[in-house]
Amino acid sequence: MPYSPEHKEKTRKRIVEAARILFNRYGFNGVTIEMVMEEAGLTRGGFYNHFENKEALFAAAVRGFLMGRGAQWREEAGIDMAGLSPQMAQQMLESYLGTKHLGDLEGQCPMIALPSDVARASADVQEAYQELLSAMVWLFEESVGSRQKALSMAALCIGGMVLARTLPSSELGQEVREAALEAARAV
Amino acid sequence: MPYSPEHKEKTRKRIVEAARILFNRYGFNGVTIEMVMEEAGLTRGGFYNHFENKEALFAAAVRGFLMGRGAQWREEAGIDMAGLSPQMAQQMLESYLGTKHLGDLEGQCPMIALPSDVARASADVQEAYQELLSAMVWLFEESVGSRQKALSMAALCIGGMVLARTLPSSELGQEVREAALEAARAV
DNA sequence: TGTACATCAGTGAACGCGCGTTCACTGATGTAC
DNA sequence: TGTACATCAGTGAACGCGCGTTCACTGATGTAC
Repeated sequence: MPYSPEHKEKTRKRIVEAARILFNRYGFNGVTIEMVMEEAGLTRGGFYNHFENKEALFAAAVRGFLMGRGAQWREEAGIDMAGLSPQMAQQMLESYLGTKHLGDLEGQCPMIALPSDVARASADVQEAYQELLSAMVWLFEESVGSRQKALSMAALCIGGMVLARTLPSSELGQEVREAALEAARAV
Repeated sequence: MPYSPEHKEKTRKRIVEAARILFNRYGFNGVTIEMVMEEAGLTRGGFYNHFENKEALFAAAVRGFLMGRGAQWREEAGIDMAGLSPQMAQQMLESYLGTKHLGDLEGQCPMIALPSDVARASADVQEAYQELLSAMVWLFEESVGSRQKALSMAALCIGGMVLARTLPSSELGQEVREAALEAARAV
């Protein structure tokens, strides 16, 4: 039994984390296996010891956000999953639609960074994406006590941020994002 | 002066139209010059008589939507740009967030189909994208008489549709889209 | 305790294919005379 | 009017590069004895 039992798992996590960051920044097609493996401190050949193919890595990267960077983000934003309240919803909205989140290309929510990539990817990837959306809606719903409101908030979050990110140097993009925040607050 | 003066322009338009449809369906990287030219009834070598490169074609395709398929869409939806009213805004919302638009992969608004692709494209492409958003916001603003409301409506339209399209086989995606429509109506 | 061994994560070269782009050539068309 | 010509949109073969994937090999590690 060469290497400790956790060794491979740790390596795999390093690869997924590297992939998450790179996909977020450059998109599915803008990232090569070589880039990911180098970022993880490995060489390209070893990739297939961990994943069947690039698409499987994509799914793992999207899925990984929720418990990894996403959890960190919730913590930073002061989201306490035990004490959800309308107040919490406000905090989430401000954090999600805030400029800090917008500028954080690497740590950003994949729902914003990768929608078109996911739309053209495998069912597995779409399932991972849906888990993210599901979690977001759940958080809002638990906070404000209305599914309808929670769904609207999610649409405003994604709409505002997708436009702002697609048009990073556009005044209009920022206007939409700010209006989305206002509207979501008022829901 | 071989060929009539309009000949080249007509060909160019055929190429752009073919490109718009294909990009919408398969995304920037999923479309090859060969596919576009074949769809336009030509062979690949001739492409560079009309465009400097693939990226320039992408910009032209996004830009072309507004006056081409987009105008047709407005007509079908009964949008009369001379008589804009809150009533018109309702019609636009219902049409934009409707299932017919969602299922029309080829004729769909590029703001929904291509956000991540545009975010990673040239400034020229982003400018074309912004023109679309600008037109949408203008229509809403003229209809409801409030920029703030118009911006929120745009965020809801894009957010609801991006999610519904990214998760085509997901109940949740549809739920968000319908909630977005409700919320937009109520703005 | 020390040593030979088996395992398998990781290496790096190679393969093969696709695609954006280039280029020499073709041939349809309008013009000059 | 008819014919030779110049132009340039369009053709199709070729180029070159990048990247996903494969594969024979290496060497670090834990285990057996």
